[in-house]
Amino acid sequence: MENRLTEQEIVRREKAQELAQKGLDPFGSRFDRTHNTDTFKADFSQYTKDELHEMSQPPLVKVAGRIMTKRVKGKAGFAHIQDQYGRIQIYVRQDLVGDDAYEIFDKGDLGDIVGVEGHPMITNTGELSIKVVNYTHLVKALRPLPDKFHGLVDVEERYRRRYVDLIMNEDSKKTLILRSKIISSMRRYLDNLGYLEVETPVLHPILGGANARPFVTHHNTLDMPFYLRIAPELYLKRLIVGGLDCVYEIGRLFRNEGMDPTHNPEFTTIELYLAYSDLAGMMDLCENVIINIAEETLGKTLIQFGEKEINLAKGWRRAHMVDLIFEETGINFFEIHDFETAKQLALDHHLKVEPHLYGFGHIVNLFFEHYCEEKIIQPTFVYGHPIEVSPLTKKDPKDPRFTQRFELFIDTREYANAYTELNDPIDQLERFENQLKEKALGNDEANEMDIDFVESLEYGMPPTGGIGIGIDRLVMLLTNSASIRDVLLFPHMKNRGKL
RNA sequence: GACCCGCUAGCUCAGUCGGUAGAGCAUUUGACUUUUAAUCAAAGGGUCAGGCGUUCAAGUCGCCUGCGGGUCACCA
Repeated sequence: MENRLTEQEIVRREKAQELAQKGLDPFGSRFDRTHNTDTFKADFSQYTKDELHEMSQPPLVKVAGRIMTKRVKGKAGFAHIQDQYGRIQIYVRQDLVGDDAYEIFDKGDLGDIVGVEGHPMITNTGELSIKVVNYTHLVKALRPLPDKFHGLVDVEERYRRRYVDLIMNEDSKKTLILRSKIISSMRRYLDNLGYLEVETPVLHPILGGANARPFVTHHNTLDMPFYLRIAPELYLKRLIVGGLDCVYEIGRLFRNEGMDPTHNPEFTTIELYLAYSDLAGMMDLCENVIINIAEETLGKTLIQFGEKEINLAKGWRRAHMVDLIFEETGINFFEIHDFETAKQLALDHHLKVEPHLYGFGHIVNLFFEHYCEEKIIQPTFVYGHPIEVSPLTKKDPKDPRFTQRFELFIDTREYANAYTELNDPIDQLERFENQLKEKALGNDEANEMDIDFVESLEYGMPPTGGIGIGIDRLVMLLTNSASIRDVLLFPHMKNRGKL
């Protein structure tokens, strides 16, 4: 049933039994610390070696952590113990801790968790350390840690055993802690502006709010199928109808689609709605919130991302999709008004026109995706999406072929998607009907009809601006991570075959 | 889904032209009371991802399978 134990695992199990025979719990209990490695350094790094040495009543501290290095030299030894904040060196002398405790230290393994009580000191080589007077074994590690110098390198192992990755690799820990700080910074910023954080259902009876293939599940008592949500949009807008004028939700979305360095089947977004605002309001908000996060968590807005330098400083470019296409191809879609002409242009440019691309706007979108996306490096709000690809967006009153929508692009990738929300229930009903038409033509990602949502709009939804921001990608950008898996604590992996 | 790359000791990696499987860290034993990738001496540890084939002989060559990484396609 179990894999055969390695020599090292057998030795460690034996050591655990030896501890038990001495009356010590190999997997011990509570240890009340006075300091962590960070507060210890903060409290004592101001002193010199001599000042610490000559204190008549030196402070007594208690710190706990995992043994990461160990250098025993006969009747004394050094080790580094590690907690969430870092490492601290401990100095253990037989004459200070006693023979029994010293033997336990001597037989301790890398990976074991210990608690120490002692005095701050500085070694001859100048390292702030703890001179231990009480040494407490807390937890035996039955498996050895990876190479103390190289850490855990194997990418697959780092994702599958994230706990080992977190123990061994400072960079992974930093990235994942920064993720937490980014999200709390975003939340704090919006809360200070008076936004209300809400939670809407993850189980959706109707597919809507985005175009994506869903996960399908089933509820036993109700005996009905549910989708895991692909977007919270339609629920949040019902809240706007209900009079909650500024709301946001940070949460997980699920899309049953391909996986690659920027796509995970479950991912985190924020969606936000502000009554009486519009597209321009969302641009300002988006720019401000991201800049604020960068300043709060990184202390700068000029950041390195892979080979490129990204400037997040205020004043992001705002460009109409049609203008960007003109820049790249010389084609002015403002002057083209019929589908056949547009389609012919696409065919002339060797673009593949799928059967469900039946409208002028589909062709515009096709040109943008093919010619423009990959050219955008610095933060750019691309606005004016065609109506055909924006089923929930208000039309541009000046040119109803386009909508009041923008996407934020940075380094060729989409980071945010925002609308002046469609609040005309009659128009919304037509859009849903068009989506049904697409579904019939083979687009299995088209929205389903949500009559209750249409009815909610019939009660009147204020003019509203809404935005969604992909948080995983934002974290990737701010942590200079190449893969979404580096910013997820536990990325999904295929089950391993039998070992 | 297609193509490319990877998988050798607990970890990090070598392994030549196909000819008895190697190192460092870790482990065990011994020495060592300010070391820090501690040092020194000795020892143990392997289903070379799994399978099939070619061959006198396969970690090495070929094919299949699994898992991972990357690129492309699909997909917002």
